[in-house]
Amino acid sequence: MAEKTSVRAVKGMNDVLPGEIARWHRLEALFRRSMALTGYREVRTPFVEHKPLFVRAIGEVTDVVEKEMYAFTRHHDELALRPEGTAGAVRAYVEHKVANAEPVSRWYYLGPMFRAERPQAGRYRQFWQYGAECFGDAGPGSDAEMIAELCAFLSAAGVTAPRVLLNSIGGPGTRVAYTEAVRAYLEPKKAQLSEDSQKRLEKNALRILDSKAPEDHAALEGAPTLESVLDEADKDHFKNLLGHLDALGVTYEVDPKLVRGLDYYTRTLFEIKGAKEKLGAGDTLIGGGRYDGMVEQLGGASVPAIGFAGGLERLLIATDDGEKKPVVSVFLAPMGSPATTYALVLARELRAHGVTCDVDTRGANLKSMLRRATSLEAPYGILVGDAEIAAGVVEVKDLNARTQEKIARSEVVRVLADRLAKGTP
RNA sequence: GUGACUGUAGCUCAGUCGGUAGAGCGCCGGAUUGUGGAUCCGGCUGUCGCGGGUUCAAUCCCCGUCAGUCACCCCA
Repeated sequence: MAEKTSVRAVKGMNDVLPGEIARWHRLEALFRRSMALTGYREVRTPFVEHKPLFVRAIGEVTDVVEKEMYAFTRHHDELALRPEGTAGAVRAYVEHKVANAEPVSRWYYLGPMFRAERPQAGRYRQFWQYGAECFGDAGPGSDAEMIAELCAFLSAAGVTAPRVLLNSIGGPGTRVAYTEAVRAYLEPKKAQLSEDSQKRLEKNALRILDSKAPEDHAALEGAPTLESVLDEADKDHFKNLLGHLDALGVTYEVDPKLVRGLDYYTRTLFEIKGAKEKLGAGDTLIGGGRYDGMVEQLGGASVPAIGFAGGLERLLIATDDGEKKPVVSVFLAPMGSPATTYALVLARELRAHGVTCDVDTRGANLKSMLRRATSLEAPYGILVGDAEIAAGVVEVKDLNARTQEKIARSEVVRVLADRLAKGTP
């Protein structure tokens, strides 16, 4: 039993086998393409950071740092596996004094994050996030652009009917003031609240707003609205954002109760949701928002920023399979040992010309070699035996058309490279 | 972290009101000494998740444990 468990993957951390990797590659390529189109460049930061970085950036009383972090001590360093990407990106931005080198920085990232939660559909302990940060632009235009491009990306990926939810929670001062206002309003009604919300009242009263419990909804009737505490500049920012989105043709829903769980957000806050039928409770595809105070808080200059992050596994659930791609273009089936040597040499030449190929070196019979060629969906097969070697030719089989022709060994590399370049199959 | 459900072949699942298991798909071989996906024929694979208890006997009943799934919490 002990031996059995030791060769198991860690709970909530999954293998991606070669059979499913094509779907990942497809989405990753689409994401990189979308980022490149918008002038974003990739940044890679470590998977491990000093734990206090996350505590400071994400917030001491958030669930993510309180109970979901993989934290450990190595010698005298308090370290943690990154639970999200923004903290590390901001740290790198500050550490390398990037603000001094350029006014605006557009960074994206793609990689695994770690959160010790109970696994569920679309929620894992190691999961992949794609995300981006735009530093140095306080204008609502950058908010709108980010949201619009995300919608285009999701649509290219094949997500059906994503919903964009939007809200503004004002500047850092506003957030604190509003949290206090909500707390003060609900304090006398504490007994009516759900058990969870009674705890939230002390810890983070703002979170009661997006509670799912019906009794909380009732208690919130008549609560102070966010709008009542936003200052003119905040309102202006939000109004302009909506205007830009309208012009861009993005449909959205303003949701005054959208708050989100990370403490660092200011002003714009958004979420993009996918189909509940597929994703279940984890239907949030992308979450993001502005965090104008964070760069300064982590020791940098006062630089505004906005970012987002999405879960790749959730996107995989929300999208259908792309087309199946052949594993290789050419499958070489040699009959006999001299033919295997011959095929290995030929394959090397083909690869040198950029042709992907697989040589079946098992010494199996032709029938089973061709079966493999079929399962790899190779468009071409090359059959070689003693007779072909003696004749200086090779049998080239079009595996889709089921036709076959003899081609001179001296010609075959050029012929196949040409045919494949034309994209025939 | 809380609660519910599930755990039988590589995959999807059936089954035994307790007497150690089976179907489809897949895989392998043959029909076709060197020609694939269709068809036909044949074949292989299981510590019935793991540990313990009850019993003459447990895959089936009971307890525990691990894993998975779903919901909550929270979030991507």
